[in-house]
Amino acid sequence: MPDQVSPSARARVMAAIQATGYTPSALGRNLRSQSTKIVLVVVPNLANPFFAEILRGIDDELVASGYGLVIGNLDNLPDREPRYVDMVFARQVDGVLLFSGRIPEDSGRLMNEAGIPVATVCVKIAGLPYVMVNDGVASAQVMEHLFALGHRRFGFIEGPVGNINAIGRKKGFRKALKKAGLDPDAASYWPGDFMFESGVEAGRQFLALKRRPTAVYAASDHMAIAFMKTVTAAGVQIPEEVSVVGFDGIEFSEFVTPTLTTISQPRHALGRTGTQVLLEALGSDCRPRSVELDAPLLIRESTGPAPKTKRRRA
Amino acid sequence: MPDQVSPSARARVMAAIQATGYTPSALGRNLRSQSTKIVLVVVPNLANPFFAEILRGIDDELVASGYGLVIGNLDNLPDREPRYVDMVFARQVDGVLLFSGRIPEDSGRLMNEAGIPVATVCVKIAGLPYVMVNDGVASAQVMEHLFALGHRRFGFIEGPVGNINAIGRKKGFRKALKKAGLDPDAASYWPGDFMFESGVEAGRQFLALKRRPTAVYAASDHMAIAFMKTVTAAGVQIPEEVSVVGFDGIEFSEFVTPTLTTISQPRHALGRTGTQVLLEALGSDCRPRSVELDAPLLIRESTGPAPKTKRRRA
DNA sequence: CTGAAAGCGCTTACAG
DNA sequence: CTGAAAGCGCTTACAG
Repeated sequence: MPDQVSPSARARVMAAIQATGYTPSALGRNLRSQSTKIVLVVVPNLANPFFAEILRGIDDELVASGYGLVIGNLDNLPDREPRYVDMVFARQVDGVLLFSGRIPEDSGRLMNEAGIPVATVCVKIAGLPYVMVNDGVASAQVMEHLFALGHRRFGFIEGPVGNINAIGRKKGFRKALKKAGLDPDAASYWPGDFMFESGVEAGRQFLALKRRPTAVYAASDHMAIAFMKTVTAAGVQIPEEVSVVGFDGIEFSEFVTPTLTTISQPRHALGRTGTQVLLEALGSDCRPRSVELDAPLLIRESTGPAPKTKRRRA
Repeated sequence: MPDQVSPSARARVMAAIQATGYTPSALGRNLRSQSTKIVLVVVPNLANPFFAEILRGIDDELVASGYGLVIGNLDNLPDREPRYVDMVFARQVDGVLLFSGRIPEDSGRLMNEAGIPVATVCVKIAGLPYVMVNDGVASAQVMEHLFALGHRRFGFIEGPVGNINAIGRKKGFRKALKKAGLDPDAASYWPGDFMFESGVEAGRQFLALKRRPTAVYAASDHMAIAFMKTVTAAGVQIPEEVSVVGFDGIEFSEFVTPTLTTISQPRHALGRTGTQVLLEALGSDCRPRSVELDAPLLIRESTGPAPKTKRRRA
C-alpha cells in the first residue's frame, strides 16, 4: 500500500496541503538543523514586576529575529536550577539569557558548560558577556543631587547581601560621601532585599533614631516606597523633614505621594540589548561584547532642600 | 572507521558518558514522541505586572508536571498573533493557555483548530475550558460595602471596550444599583483601559462635575490609584469626600495613600488552576472542566461613610 | 532477556 | 534542474 502514490501526484498533494495552510513540523526541522530557535531566559523571581518590561524588550528583539522565548523561573529556589540546566544540555534551547547572579548548576554541572551561548542581563559573571546599568555612576548622580540640596546626613537601605547591583549602588554611595569629605561609616545603613517589607522595617528603624538622616537613598523603588509609607504614617513630612530617593523607576514611583525621585533603569533597552548581545554570539563565533547603559535620575517631589539644623546645642 | 567499535565497548562508553553526566537530546525524543513537554502561554501584554504572579502560578504547576513554559507576548498587537499560531500548528508546544479574549489567528486559521488542547485564564471563549473570577459576584460585594456606608451616588471607571472582565464588572455594578432601587443610568461612567492614564483622565472628568459621585468604583487598581492621585492632588479628600474601590488587589494597592479598598484576585491560584485544567486536557480525552474562583473584597482606607449632603436647597 | 532495525518529519547533499 | 536517499537522536516494537 505505501509508495503507491506517484511522485507527481504527491507533489500535487503537497501543493494542495500548502494551499490549505499546512505548517511543516518543527520537530523534524529542529532535529535536522540541531537548533530550536528558542532562547531560555532565566529569572530569579518571575513575580517581580521589575522583570516584566525587560522581558518585553527581550521578546521584541527575539520576535524580530524569529526566535521564541522559554521562561525559566528560579523563584529564588536553588532546587529549581537543575531543570533548566538539563534543558540546556538536552539542546532544547539555542541560547540562554541569565538574570541571576549565579550560574545555575545541576550537581556540579554548570549551565554555561553545555556549549551554547550564554549572556547575562543586569548581572556580571566572569567570562560571560553582560548588559547592565552602571550602578556606581547612578549612585553618584543621586548623591550629587542630594548634596546640591544641602544634605549632609544620610541613610542607605541596602539590597540583598551579595547582589552585584546592591553592592554597586552602595559602593557608589560611599564613594560619593568620601569624595564630599564625609565619613561613609557615619551614615545609617539598613538591611534590605529590594522588597516592600524591608522598606517598612527600614522606616521603623529610621523612626527610632534620635538624630535622623535628612536624606535616605534606597537601593530599590519598592523599599523607598514602603519606607515613605511607613514614615509618613508616623507623621514625618517628605521632603520637608527627609528626602527619599529610590532606584529602578518603576511605573508606580510616579503614583505614590509624594512622587518618588529615582534612577530610571532603561528596562526595555536592557532586554533588547541583552538579546542583541546573545544573538550576536549565536550568529557568529566572534568574541561577544558587553554593554553598559546609562540610567538617568528622575527628580520628583520626594527630594527637597535639607531642613535647617534645629538648635544643635540646646 | 565507523562501526569498528564493538557493541560491548560501546556500552561501556555509554555508561561512562552517563557517569560524566550525559543528557539525552530532547530533539530526537521530541520527534519520536511527538511532544515537546512545553506549554505556550499567550498574554496580551507582558508589561502588565498583573500577569507576573499568574505566570508564577502557571510555572509552579508546570514545573511540578515536568513541563516547560514558552511565553507568547501579543503586546496588544494583532500582527503578533500569526507567529504563535504557526508555533502551535508546527507542534512546537503540547498545549496552550490563553489570556487573550480572542483566539489568535493566522489569515483565518485559528489557533484552537490545530488539534492541541487550549484552555483560557481570566477570559471566556465559547467551547474552551476556562478558569476565571466571577466578576459579577465581586461587583456585588463592592456595592454591598458601599451601600452599607450610605453611598447613593456612584461613578464607574470602565475597562477596555469588549473586554469580558470589564463587561462582567460593569454588569455587576449596574445590577447592584438596580437591586438597590437606583437608576443605573444615573451613575457617571468614564471610559478606561485598565491602565494608569485612563484613571488620570477619569479623575479630571470627576473634578469637572458640579455634582460629584460620593463613591467611585474602578475596574482596575491601576485606574483607581491614578484616579486617587489626580483628585487628591486637586484637594479632594479620600474617603471623606469620595470613596474609591479598585479591582485586582495588586501589591501596590497597599502602599498608596490612602491604602486602596479593592477586590483581591487570586492570581497565583488562577495560574495554577488554569494549568491544572490544561494538564487534565493534555493527559486524557475526557471533557475538560471549567472553574470559577472567589475573589474577596479587601476593605482598606479609601472607603468610608458617604459625606452628609450639603444644603440640597440653598 | 538482549540487540538490531525501523521510523518520527524534516533538510541537505548527492545522483540522475 | 528535478527527485530519491541519507541522516539528525531518540524510542518502540520486533527478532534472535
